[in-house]
Amino acid sequence: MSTKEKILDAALTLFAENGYDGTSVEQIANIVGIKAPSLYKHYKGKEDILNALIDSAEERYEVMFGSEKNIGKVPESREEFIKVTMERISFTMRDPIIRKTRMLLVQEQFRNERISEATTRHQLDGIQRMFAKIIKGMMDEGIVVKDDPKLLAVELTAPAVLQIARSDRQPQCEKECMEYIEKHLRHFCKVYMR
Amino acid sequence: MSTKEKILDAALTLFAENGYDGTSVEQIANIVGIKAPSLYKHYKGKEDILNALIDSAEERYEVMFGSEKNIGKVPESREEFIKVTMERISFTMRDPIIRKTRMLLVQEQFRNERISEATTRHQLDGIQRMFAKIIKGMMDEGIVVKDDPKLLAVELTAPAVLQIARSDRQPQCEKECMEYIEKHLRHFCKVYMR
DNA sequence: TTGATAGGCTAATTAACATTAGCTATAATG
DNA sequence: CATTATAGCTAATGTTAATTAGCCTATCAA
Repeated sequence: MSTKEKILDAALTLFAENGYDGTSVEQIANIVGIKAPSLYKHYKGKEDILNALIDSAEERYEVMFGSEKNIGKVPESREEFIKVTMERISFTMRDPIIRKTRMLLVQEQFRNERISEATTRHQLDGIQRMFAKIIKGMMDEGIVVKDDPKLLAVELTAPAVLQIARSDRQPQCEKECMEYIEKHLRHFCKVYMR
Repeated sequence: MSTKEKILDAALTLFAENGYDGTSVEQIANIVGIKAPSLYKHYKGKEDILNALIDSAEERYEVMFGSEKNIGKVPESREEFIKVTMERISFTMRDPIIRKTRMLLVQEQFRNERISEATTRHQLDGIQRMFAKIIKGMMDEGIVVKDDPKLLAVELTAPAVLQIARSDRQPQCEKECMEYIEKHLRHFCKVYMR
């Protein structure tokens, strides 16, 4: 990993944990193993690091939600749907980079318009667009009742998003959150799947 | 309004807008119309102001969700339920103090355990407990299908909570968010109400 | 070989910020 | 009326943070 990448990595961790204003350039440099002024050989300043982090979050978002590839094959049964969805959610919840990015966005969402919009994209639009496609696929297969796929995607994802946010701030409740999500998911299946 | 209250008021506004670390004691004092050092006649320090704000948020929470009074009478029809629920949500979304408190909590949720817990209470538990009671009431009246009221409360509130969060960070989308919530609410009624 | 570039360092600069010390006037209290 | 508490002020202090200047060395291309 290049120094430039190491800086981003360290900054993401610290910003997620202590917020942008709660993190000093020196702390970032410490983790990287250089002195603070050396950091300016790689980035113009602290704000520049934040921008680069948002850039990379946006790129990752594009890779995750931009293409059709990441949907995988349409689940054929209730149990399969529950299984793959729980895996997807569990991954999103636990993957360190995704988790830290979420924590960064949620804390800095009021800092500027770019971050506001990115937060909405990550927290609402992306997930919903993705699940709308999966649900649409299952509708076409006749295993989900006919309805607006986007609307059902919201019904499906909103409770999960809130529980993920909860487990970000209270990691000791992670298990409880997952159980909660599964309960909700089973309810969703009962209501909307044949 | 006493100076002590004015300080809390100003601090809430600034913390909501710029975060705790993004706000200086001097800025707070400026709004109040005193000099920064005078502020220490009322609070021991900046952190003390934050704690007082959380105290008052918790008190308000207790008043809103602690008693049975605020549920009002059980709605008797779909349209009435939609109307009173939209009013409730619209109020929660627009009331300046509630809105700023939400913004404060969401930004500072990782600062300490107390704020983490308060955030979960405000964003999840309180709203859900309240709506669980309303839904339970409507179940007893036979206008909502028999099911776990707490679970239905989540299905009902989660999408609304996310849209409210969105309108906090993108106030220009407020109208869109409200329309979205109403759409969801009508869907909810279609699925769960006779 | 030379010379430039990249990437590290130390030292210095500048600004902001939280907080304390100590003074003063007004208002409340005995 | 005397005094004591309240709540404001200015000035000062100590700390921390971001950033800049300028130096040094290793690498690599001409």
